[in-house]
Amino acid sequence: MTTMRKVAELAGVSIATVSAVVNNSAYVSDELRERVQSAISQLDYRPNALARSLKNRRTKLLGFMVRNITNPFYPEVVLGAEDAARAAGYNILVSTTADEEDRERACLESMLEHRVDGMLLGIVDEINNPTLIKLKEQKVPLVLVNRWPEGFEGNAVVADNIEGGLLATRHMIDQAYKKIAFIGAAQRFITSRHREEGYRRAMREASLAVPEDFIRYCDYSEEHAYTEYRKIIESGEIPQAVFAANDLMAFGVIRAFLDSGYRVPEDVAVVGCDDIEFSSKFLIPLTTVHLHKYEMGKLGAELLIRAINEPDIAEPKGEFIQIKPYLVIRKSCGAMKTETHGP
Amino acid sequence: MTTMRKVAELAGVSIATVSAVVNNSAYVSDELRERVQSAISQLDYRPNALARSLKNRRTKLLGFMVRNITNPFYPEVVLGAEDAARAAGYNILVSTTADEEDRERACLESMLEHRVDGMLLGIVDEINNPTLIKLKEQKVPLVLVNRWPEGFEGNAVVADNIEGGLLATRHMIDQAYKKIAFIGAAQRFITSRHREEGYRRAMREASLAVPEDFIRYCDYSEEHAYTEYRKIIESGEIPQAVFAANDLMAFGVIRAFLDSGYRVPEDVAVVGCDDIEFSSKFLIPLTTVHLHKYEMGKLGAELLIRAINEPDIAEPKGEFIQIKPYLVIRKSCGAMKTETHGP
DNA sequence: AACGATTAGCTAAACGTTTAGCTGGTTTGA
DNA sequence: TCAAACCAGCTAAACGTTTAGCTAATCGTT
Repeated sequence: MTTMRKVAELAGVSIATVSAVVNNSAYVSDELRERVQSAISQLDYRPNALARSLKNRRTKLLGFMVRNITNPFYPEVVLGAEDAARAAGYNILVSTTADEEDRERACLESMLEHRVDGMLLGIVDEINNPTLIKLKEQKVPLVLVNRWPEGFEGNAVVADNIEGGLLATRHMIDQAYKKIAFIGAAQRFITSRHREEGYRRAMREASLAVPEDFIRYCDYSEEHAYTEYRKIIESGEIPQAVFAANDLMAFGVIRAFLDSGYRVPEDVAVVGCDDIEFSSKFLIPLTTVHLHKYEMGKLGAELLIRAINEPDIAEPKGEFIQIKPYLVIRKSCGAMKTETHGP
Repeated sequence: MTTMRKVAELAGVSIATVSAVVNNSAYVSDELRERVQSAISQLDYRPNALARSLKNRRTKLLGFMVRNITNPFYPEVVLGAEDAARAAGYNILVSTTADEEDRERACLESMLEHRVDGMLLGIVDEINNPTLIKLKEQKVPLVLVNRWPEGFEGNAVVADNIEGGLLATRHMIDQAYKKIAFIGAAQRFITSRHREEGYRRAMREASLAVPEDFIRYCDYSEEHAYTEYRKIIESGEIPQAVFAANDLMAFGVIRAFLDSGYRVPEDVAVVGCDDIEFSSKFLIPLTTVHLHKYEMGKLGAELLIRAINEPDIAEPKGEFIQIKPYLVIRKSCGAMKTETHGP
């Protein structure tokens, strides 16, 4: 492996000069610069990030912890973060915590050992999450992405889920549906809670009663939503429309209705939330709320990098960026307009 | 930030002893060990991986380059790789190359600068791929995953795609379909070429003519397959069954037929390949070939770690692991049996 | 009693960078 | 004309580990 020392020898200069050329950080005459540069390419020299970081105390490494990379929501967020990171010369260490505390702790430890410059967290629902606490006490710059604990003070980039619930529900109300159901995830997920809140607000606005029997909670998954709706359908009465807290659940709801002989959207309308890539290709293209996943990752990484480079005095409260969603009207809700793009 | 030095001071020992305790690498009396350990936890000491790696010349970092993390195929592979890596104390640096040469080179450079111990490559189709060449000349251990150039000699973990094509096509033939079409991706993808080869073999075995007009190629995407099949349908004649080289294409083909008023599988059967998670939840659950994506990532990382730790003399040709797929019979091909699991 | 083996711990030299601080030389401006 | 300012380059000390090599004590064996 070639080192600066060898480059310096070949070019007949000191290693300080090589360093200056590599980082073009100081005055170097054109002649020496050229000699160094040619030595570098002759030897195929590549600076050793370890040595550099050891001295520098910055690694140009960002950590990103997500619950489950297999959920189609996250790859797009990760992609956005990676793009922003790469543009600023950072790399991303991705970890999947699978919702297991041991694994979460192990991931965190190994990220800290690798001395990441900052962390992107897509896994925090509670203010006393151990990872969050540890990172704060270690003073590692961090940004929460997508999820955050109510009342959190610090950097975060999230979607305006209340607005999402409002948009989806108002759209259903506009189609003259009255008995509108909601199916969400466990209460600990702020995303689901807020979508429900948006739904309830829209119902109130329109002076419609919330049919509490049709408010259900289960996993953020297709299977569980399917099972839940098979139960509802078997019990005899069905709603006119359903707002599902994410697209996967919406798919499950639709499959349940279809399997029971109902038509979507003719017999019952369904609206999702997330706008994962597949939603437009579903056999009944899904009307849903677009959440700017890629942008969430991108802005998250950008904010993190800003936080890293900031003299940490300013902005102790952090920045809270909330991205407005927009509604994508497709087929599953019965309004046959073409797709809208906004905002 | 606490260092070994501070731990050593607090415990009243030399830093060599602290190092010995941390790595439990040498004789340390129980008494000192305990004193050191308590100092470590008192100070919340965490070894600095940079310094360690600088000395050690191993970073416990693996690089993984994929074309596009947004394609539902890859997250599962990455997850498998991450699980195996974590089990061996490694971390993974993920890069998305988006099929752009500049980006691929930039990703490679930054991985090399970070001195990854080895590389997982999901992006190599040609023997003279620049990334592949560079890694070989730098003697970085590497494993190709999923894709590989014909005639490649080195480590690889891939699916047996010929077998996949055989399984899918034989199943269609078993359902008494005769006019069976194939839609694949660009010829440069070995995965698609081999699936086609399996298809052709199965047709020959059954003495069926390959309807060359119905052999089509387009992107590995839903949209392109949809467009291609809309054209076919408009031209008047349709096949009895279609084997699509991946699940996304299969979805596109199905959507094209449905949009044109045909029923699947009643009027035309469709079989995919990959078995991405969504295939079982598609409204017409997809009959497809299961490719063991998670295992590919897992075995890939395990093989890579073995290669890293091996005294590099042995096994110069590398190891070529080919995973046998199995068929998952769902609904889109008209055979209504329950799912089979194998092998 | 003398010997090697074994155990326990320490010192100090790397690993490959960055960077503060130094030495001369060359411009500039008053 | 001379000091200040600037420029170009070098030396050497970190950064936080690992580890070879040393000392010294203890323990069996002969």
